[in-house]
Amino acid sequence: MMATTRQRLLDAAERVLRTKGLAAASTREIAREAGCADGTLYNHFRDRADLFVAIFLEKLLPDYWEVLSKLSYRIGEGTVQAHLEELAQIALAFYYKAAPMRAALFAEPELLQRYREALKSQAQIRQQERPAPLLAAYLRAEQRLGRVAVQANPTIAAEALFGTCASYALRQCFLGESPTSEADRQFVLELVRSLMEGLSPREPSI
Amino acid sequence: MMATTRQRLLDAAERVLRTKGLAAASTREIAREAGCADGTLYNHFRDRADLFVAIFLEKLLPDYWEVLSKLSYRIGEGTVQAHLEELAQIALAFYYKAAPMRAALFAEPELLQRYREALKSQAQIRQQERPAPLLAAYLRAEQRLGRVAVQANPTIAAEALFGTCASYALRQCFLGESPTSEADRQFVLELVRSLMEGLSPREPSI
Amino acid sequence: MMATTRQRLLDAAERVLRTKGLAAASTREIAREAGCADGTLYNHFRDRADLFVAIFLEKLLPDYWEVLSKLSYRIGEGTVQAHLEELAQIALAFYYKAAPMRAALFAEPELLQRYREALKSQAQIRQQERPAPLLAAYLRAEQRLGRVAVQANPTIAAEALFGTCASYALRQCFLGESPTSEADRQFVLELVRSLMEGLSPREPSI
Amino acid sequence: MMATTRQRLLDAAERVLRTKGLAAASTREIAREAGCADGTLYNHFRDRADLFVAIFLEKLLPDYWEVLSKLSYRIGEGTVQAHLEELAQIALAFYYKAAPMRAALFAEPELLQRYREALKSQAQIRQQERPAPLLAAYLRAEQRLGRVAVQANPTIAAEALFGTCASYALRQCFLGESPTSEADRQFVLELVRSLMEGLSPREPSI
DNA sequence: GATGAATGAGTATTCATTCAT
DNA sequence: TATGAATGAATACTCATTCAT
Repeated sequence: MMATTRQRLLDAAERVLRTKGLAAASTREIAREAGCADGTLYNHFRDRADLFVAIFLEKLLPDYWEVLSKLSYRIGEGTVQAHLEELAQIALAFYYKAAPMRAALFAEPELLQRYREALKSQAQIRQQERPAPLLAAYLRAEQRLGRVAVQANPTIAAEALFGTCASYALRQCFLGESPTSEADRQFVLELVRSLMEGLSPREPSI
Repeated sequence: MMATTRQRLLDAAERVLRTKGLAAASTREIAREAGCADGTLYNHFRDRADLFVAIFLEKLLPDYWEVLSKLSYRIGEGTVQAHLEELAQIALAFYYKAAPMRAALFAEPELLQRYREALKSQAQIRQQERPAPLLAAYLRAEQRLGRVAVQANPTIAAEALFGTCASYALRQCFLGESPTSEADRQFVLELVRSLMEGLSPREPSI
Repeated sequence: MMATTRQRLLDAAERVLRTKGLAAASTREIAREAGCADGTLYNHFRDRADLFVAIFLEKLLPDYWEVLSKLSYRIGEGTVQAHLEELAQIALAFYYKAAPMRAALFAEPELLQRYREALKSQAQIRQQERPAPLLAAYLRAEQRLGRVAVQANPTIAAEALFGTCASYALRQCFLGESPTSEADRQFVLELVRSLMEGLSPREPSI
Repeated sequence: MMATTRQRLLDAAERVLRTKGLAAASTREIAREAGCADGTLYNHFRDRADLFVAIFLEKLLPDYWEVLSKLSYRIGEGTVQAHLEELAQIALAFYYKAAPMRAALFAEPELLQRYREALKSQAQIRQQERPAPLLAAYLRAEQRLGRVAVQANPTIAAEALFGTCASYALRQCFLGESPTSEADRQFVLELVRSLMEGLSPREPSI
């Protein structure tokens, strides 16, 4: 079952990107990793930037998007906390993979711009929402059902959930730590619990 | 008042890094921006990586560190919420400046490694703590004073505060948005409020 | 009849090497001399060292090796002296061309190492012998036929023949003298005669 | 007993030259090895070439010259063979040290030229003879005393003695072999014996 | 579609040398 | 004398991309 050349290039590029970094992910290096000639890349992608954008749009994001889009089916079911835990778990795994690569894009503003534009047009085509707004919408729905505190700010809560996971994953990558399922799982559980609970001391209820 | 050549190089490098990105921050470009010859850079820095590490260690982090280190003097004073708001404000401003540059380091693993090592040795020399542990320590102290809920998790709360700010700033930069004091200020206030409050609905206290 | 790019590079490199010296034989200079772009060199050679090694292995040594390898066919034919004269002549011509280039390699130990290794692997592949051992083997064969004195040391004689020619050529190059066929021819004849005769005074045979 | 700065530079330069090669013997590297500032070199030598020429003229050659100049005192004393053996021994030791450095000069024609000119003017100033002519003169004197065969060619014999030693030493250096006193001593003895004896079979003296 | 040679601008870094201190 | 910052040209090599096959 021979993979298509285009797919081999995408896979090779992601591998190089992950292991050697964006700066070392030259078209030649990628071609070598994919086992094809230098020029072949240009039969499948407009240029180097196009290839990297495709990695995100075709390899990294789809799975993540799919999970996120199912959130709306859960409204009113199970417990909010359980849903957040599951979601945070998935988000963390995604960020471990994707965050360092996305961060690297900041090294090449032109690439970043191309990625931004690609995301924007994808959003239009597939009516794709970014993760935080999707989660915020879910939380608002639960809020209407009385399963989330009325004084809570769903937008910020969603931002905090994803933001904390993303930063945590990026820092772990920076420190060279690989994901350790147990510690990471604990982190996620504690994070969700904290978001549910808050810091303010409760007045004793009589 | 002529700045020292070394300082001119540091300033120029930061400017190039911020405006054109790491990949375009070549030694030549930096030298040109600093108004000195190509080779001069190497009279003041061991190599390109050394220069970038110096930008973080000498230009970006010191101010931030100083603010953070003063946290311990605030224990028991004012309100916890007010301190968190002030801190988040400062952190956000810092991340707007520093996060895109730090993110870009992921494009060059060797550079990232050098930065990691430099941070580590600085930590030993100056007994520098990373931001989150510092904040967590403060929260634990307040917890002991009963000004933070006993069931709260200071470590996670600190992680969430900084993580959310960092991710928010990085996304704003990604979207090409420049810091808008009012919207950002609102974000920070809401974030702190959310962290204080939590999502769980409160039982009516009769 | 267009020469291949690789060959043009080899020729150009040898020309530059001979006329301007190893230190001035930069990749750029060679590319310019070959009439191709800077980068083209790297489509045909792994690096600069690889190119120089190729000059010796593909341009300079093969002809010389071929002559040397035919020595064994001469055993017992003609006179030993005539064979040595012919060989010394050829060796001298070779050294005029190759000795200054080989000497220059001592300026760059890494290059020297690469050349040494290349020679070694060639020796295995082509069962190539170095000149002196080849000549020594021939002399030993002639010795067995009684055409070389039994008390002679073929190894040393071979060493002396080539060594003297090599040193002579190198000194001539050092002095800026170009090969002058007549003087050099005389030198070779006298050298061979001397090696045949020896310095010790002969007892009068009566 | 502090060495003069000039001497420290000479020593450092020779060390660098021997261990890292001419190409790596930059003025900066030498200054670092000598433990002085970059610019100091230019207080003692006109330029880089001047320093290298001085190494030969002041450090390497004087001892060797002194030995050679004493040859004339030996005329008629001891045996010719013993004198040649001693001389070859000394020459070989000298070439082990000096030959790779001299060879390297061929990499930089300008340097070679400067060395050539320096040698020439030294020859005038100190009436210095090159080794081979000195030895040839000695041999001619012995020839007149009947201690060297009349049909011998002193010029060529001298050339062969030094040339063979020089080539042998250079090849050993090329192969990365360090001087092994015993093998080298054997080589020298055999070389002298061979030069005395010759290759031609002797007619049985009845 | 696939190839891989050719391009020439671009990279980080080193160089010998100067000169004000 | 000694210093070491400044110079700017030079170094080997890599780059994304093109295009004839």
